[in-house]
Amino acid sequence: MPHEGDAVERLFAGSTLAAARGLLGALLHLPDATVRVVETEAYTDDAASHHVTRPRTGRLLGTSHGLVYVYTIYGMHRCLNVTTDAAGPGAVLFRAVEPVRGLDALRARRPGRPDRELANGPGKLFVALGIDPALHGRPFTDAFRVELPRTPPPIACGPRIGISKARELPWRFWIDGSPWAGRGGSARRS
DNA sequence: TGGCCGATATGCT
DNA sequence: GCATATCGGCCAA
Repeated sequence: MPHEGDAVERLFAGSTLAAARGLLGALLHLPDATVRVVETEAYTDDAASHHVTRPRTGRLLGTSHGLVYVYTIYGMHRCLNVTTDAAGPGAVLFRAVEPVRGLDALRARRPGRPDRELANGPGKLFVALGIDPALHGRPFTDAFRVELPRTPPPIACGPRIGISKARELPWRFWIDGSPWAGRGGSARRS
């Protein structure tokens, strides 16, 4: 029987689209909390990808898979990604997670917020999980223990958020009906 | 629910 | 120097 780590390694090494979908429902275990991934986005060599728009910092997308990729946006927010695809440039952005364990720790890092808004956005998630930006470039599985779902959740998809190029690609994925996803889960079904 | 705007890293000219 | 960005919080209506 194969180790869990093998499946995670295969997921990161394979296609970015498969990884973005395959990570939905996965548990990320942190020292003081556990969360379920409910919303992701895929970036490859499309016009919106940092591999194209940020050739220097985004170089990591093309030279690695399975590494933590952290970038700063709007000068003040940070976002968590994992690089993917051993055969080409790719990364998956974590957009929203659902608290499973350690709710108090998450609340403490985002005081005054309703539970639903603790981690329903990439910048919020980064703060709520207390991620150290120094993890950038380190193996993702060193930073978090990843537990893939036994059975895949129902998945919906749509355009990615906050980009101006390549909007036609439906490369945002979320667990259909999850109240923990951002503008994409419950709000977006119309 | 919608819209406005802060505050700044990054890359390009 | 300038434009833009994988956003979040606050406010009015």
